[in-house]
Amino acid sequence: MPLNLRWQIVFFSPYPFNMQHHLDPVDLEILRLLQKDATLNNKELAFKLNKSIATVHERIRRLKEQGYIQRIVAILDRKKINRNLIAFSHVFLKAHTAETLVEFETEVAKFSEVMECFQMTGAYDFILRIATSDMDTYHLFLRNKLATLPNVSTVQSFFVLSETKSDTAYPL
Amino acid sequence: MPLNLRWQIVFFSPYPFNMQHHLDPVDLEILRLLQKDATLNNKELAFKLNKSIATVHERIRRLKEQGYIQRIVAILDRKKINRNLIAFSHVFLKAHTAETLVEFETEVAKFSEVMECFQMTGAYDFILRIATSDMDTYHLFLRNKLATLPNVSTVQSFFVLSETKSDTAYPL
DNA sequence: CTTTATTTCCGAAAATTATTCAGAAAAATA
DNA sequence: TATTTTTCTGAATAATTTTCGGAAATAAAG
Repeated sequence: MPLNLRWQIVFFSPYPFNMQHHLDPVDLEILRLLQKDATLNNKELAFKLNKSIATVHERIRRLKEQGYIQRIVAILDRKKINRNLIAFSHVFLKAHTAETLVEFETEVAKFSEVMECFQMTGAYDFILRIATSDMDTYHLFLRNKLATLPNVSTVQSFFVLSETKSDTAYPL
Repeated sequence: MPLNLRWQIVFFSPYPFNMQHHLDPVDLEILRLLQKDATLNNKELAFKLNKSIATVHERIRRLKEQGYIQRIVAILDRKKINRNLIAFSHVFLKAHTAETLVEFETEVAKFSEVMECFQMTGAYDFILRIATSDMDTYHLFLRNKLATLPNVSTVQSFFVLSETKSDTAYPL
């Protein structure tokens, strides 16, 4: 039986698979500015950067394409939409098999009260950031949702008294 | 001595001082969508909402003016900008006078590694979310910055192994 | 060091979108 | 029902985004 030889179209990237693209000072300044205020338009950015509008446009396109900018979002005032209570919930599981962990992560992510979920090193397994309207609502969430998940052993709840600093922008 | 009677221009707001403005289903849907993707333009929103472009425009203007939308920002991929390590640091203070608390809050907010700082109920005084490139950098931050603040008694550090859910959008 | 190729940058045209506005429709109030 | 107030709309205008050909700058090759 003969070897089945044929042509094949193959894409050779000029870059290593996980290459970090190089960010020059212009890119960094764009990221800095857009992290603070993404309503700045190309004209304003061009002025601040001493570049042309077309250049700014192309830079931003690339920063999005390459994944530096994940998304542009509106940040709401949580108190105006009735999320007055923020809790950090430390969760301890009964078991730590891969299966247990994945199941917990999958289920907890479905709860709308859960804004963030991190698996942690150290004293507890997961830390959750929970946003609810008030303590009663948190209580219901804890009893009827979080505590009912299989393999949840203990939950310790800590509540935010005041928000001193809250920043989505990384310094660059 | 006669009473000094004069006319005075006074603004009577038709609303109580801290009134929560009413959000109708259109407002809520706009907020829902913009929390996920603020690059949606008025035309696209108008189509999704079955409203005119001008209506959408006016709604968004009001939502910003009334403070529901605090700001529009770019969310970056932290790993691409070399923030591979996220730590939650529980901080215990030696004293709890108003002065001590304010001083800590003020100073800690100045550190670029500190993304968030919350004063908490319960077992510890503050929880910080720290973003650094790696463990060495965190270590330096802890030794040279956080631990040197006056009145810091103890810091317990917990590190993120994996980020299961991370959402800036509140369900509405 | 010069030539050639590659990348980045720019201005101007074209396409698209934001903003304004006067009046229509709808809703609330009297 | 009449009147006022609010919301909504389409169309005009202003502003912005996007595209594109070629210039400038940079890197690579001869």
